[in-house]
Amino acid sequence: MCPEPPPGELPDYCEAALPVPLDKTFTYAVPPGLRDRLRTGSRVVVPFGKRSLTGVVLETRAEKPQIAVRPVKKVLDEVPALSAELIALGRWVAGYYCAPIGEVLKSMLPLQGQTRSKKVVSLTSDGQRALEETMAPAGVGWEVLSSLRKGSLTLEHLLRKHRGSGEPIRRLRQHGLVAVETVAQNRDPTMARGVVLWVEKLDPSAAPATPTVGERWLLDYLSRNPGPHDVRALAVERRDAVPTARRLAKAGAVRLQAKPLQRHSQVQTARFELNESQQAALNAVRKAIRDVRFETFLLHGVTGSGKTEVYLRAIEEALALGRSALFMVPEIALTPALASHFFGRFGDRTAVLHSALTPRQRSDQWSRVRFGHARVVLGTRSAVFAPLSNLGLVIVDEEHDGSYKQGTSPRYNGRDVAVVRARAAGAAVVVGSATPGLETRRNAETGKFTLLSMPQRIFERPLPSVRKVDMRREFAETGRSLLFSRDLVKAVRECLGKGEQAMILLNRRGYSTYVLCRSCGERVECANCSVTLTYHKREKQLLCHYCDHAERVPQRCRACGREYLCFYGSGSEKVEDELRKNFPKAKVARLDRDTVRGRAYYETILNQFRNGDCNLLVGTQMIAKGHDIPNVTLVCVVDADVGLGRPDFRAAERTFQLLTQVAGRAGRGEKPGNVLIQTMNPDHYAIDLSAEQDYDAFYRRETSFRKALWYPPFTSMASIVVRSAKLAGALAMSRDLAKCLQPVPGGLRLMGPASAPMVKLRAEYRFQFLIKSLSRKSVAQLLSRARGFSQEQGWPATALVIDVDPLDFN
DNA sequence: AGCACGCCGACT
DNA sequence: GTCGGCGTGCTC
Repeated sequence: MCPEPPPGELPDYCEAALPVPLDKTFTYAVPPGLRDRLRTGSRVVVPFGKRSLTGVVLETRAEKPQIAVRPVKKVLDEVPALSAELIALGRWVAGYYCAPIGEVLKSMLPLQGQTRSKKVVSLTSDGQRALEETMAPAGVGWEVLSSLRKGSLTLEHLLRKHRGSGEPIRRLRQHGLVAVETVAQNRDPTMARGVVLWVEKLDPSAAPATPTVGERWLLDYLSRNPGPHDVRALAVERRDAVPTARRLAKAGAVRLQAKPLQRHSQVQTARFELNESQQAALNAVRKAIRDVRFETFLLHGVTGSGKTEVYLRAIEEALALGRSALFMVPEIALTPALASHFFGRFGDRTAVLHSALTPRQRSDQWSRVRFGHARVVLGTRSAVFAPLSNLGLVIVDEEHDGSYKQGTSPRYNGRDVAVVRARAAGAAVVVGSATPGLETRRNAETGKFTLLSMPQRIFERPLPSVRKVDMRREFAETGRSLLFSRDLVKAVRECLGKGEQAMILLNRRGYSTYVLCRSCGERVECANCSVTLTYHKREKQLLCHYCDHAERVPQRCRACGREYLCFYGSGSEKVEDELRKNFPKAKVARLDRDTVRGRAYYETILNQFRNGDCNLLVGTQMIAKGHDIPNVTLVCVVDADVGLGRPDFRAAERTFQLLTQVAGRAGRGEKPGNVLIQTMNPDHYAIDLSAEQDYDAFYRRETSFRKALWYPPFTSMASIVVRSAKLAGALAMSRDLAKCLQPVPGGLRLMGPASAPMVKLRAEYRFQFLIKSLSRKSVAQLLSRARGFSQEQGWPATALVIDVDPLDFN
């Protein structure tokens, strides 16, 4: 992988990519002492202006550069952190998504917690003298100097010790009394943990008489799975596995030691017979893995068709052939329960990577993958960069999910990067969904992907029966405009009467959508963004869903001063209240961003529902994501039209996906499911065809519209947003950029500059260009023209936001 | 992005 | 008079 450089030709200089938004690499001298340890792909600590940064070596060479260079301070990895394969992938991401290479590489590494360098404050000789002669200014500055008498301290420590000492320290520094140095953190936890700790059951009789929950769990696990295990892998299951193992080792109940991997047979978890289409899909994927062939499959299986079992067996195949496997899921779908499932199947060969891990956990998991102890990675978007070697299979579950696209730079799509990575590695890819994104389905149509269909639910269970409720007619007949139709109330009552459970979807957070003055028509808007604020009843606050700005509910209208403020529109919080009113005996739980504060809560609420501690679950799209609760026989959509009015060409697609996915939660057990969709647009094709559960018809209808209007999947798209805190600045920049982008190459359409759908977001004014083109290449050319222009003009790096294959337009 | 240097209003 | 605002310029 990284051949030893021949002696005498050790690199004198290296090119390093640094985590700064500058689209270039930087040259450093390699001091003789570091030459034998520095490789392409190694992380290095380098001086950069007044700071020191951790970067990645992209190249080494012997020729002296034209400019003066500074030396590398430190080499962090002898075994390069990034393989040549991953560096190449990083380069591709940087190029395709117009992101600085340093930023891309940073997001590929589990460095977040460790990149930080500490600032150390120390007395200068002047400071020393000032202290002795009591010449220094009194107050906080003096206290800081006194603290430093015994020696240097970190800035962090000083700031904590002396409140409000930031300015005084700056002043002391200006006057030359103290020096502030940036020191790279010395410890490198990733490398320090190159050793794997193995735990093995030793002497059951030595177990504590009254084991703690953690001890009980570990001992049970070791009994069920004889042989040595990687403790850090188990720490994913139980946070305290490592200290627990240490305790038990002391007592003599287990053996804990560093030793090499010893494969052991897996205990098989319960598995069921595959049906015909599952078997056919599995066979196709298996064949590609065996042939060591890059091939992408679209596994299009209806909700409840048993896609997961196909994935798991395909992974088994890859492992059996000595290859590794990557399983990607959307953010919210990666729960402890899913991790346990993988654990049951693949034991400690599993690594779990997601954003909620602590830096230490992340680093542990990453190292286990890098050094080959984990051969199966379960993770979210960024797991696509997991340092697996000999990759044989990549699975992207719920591939249509928008969370595969990163919302900040580098704005990559994990699903698409997965395909690129697999192509380079000669691996098979399976992207799966009940409602494939149009781009993906189109790829299957053109033959780029191989289509595998699973049109039936497992065990021959029927798809739920779906009924639309026309809310216009409901109004005409009742003369009232209520949240729930008579049909909905009746259906829920019957469902509860049978002791079954129901899910109620309203894809909008909060209690009331906006607050309006009946007197003058003024709406209460966010101070930083061009949106109305949402009323949250429990918090007694108006919240902005974009910038988290919160304010008290005003008593009077800010414009006219009168007290006629009224609340309009309904969100999930109100649905919860209304359900309680309508069904006083029911136990209601709510699942949305406001009740879920972290993965654990999500899991807790879902478990309550699964156990039957509550029987009505209301929520936003969160409740639609692939969980399986057998007793749910009814799903109601309060307002299917939410989202249809959005200024986004994917509005219909999103609505279709959401309705189909949520409908799929019903009838997953023995009892068949019913779905009720309330809408004002029962004839809209997205609603109508999701009620029919006819994906193919939707696909045909939607593609014809996309084709006519030059939208993906028939064109490549990119968006350029120009932003500035000042309206005039943003306008001027977008006008200048517009000139630079003309003339537009043939086969390409440029729209804009126009106000972005949200002109103001987080206190910045934003103007947008949209590019649609038949050729990917001409998009890239136009984007690089824009980037060049921005650089020429000396615009700040943040002024231009380029989004390739955008999913969110805002 | 940080982090410096550098030129204009409100406090001792 | 200083202190401190953030405009603009650079980082191998």
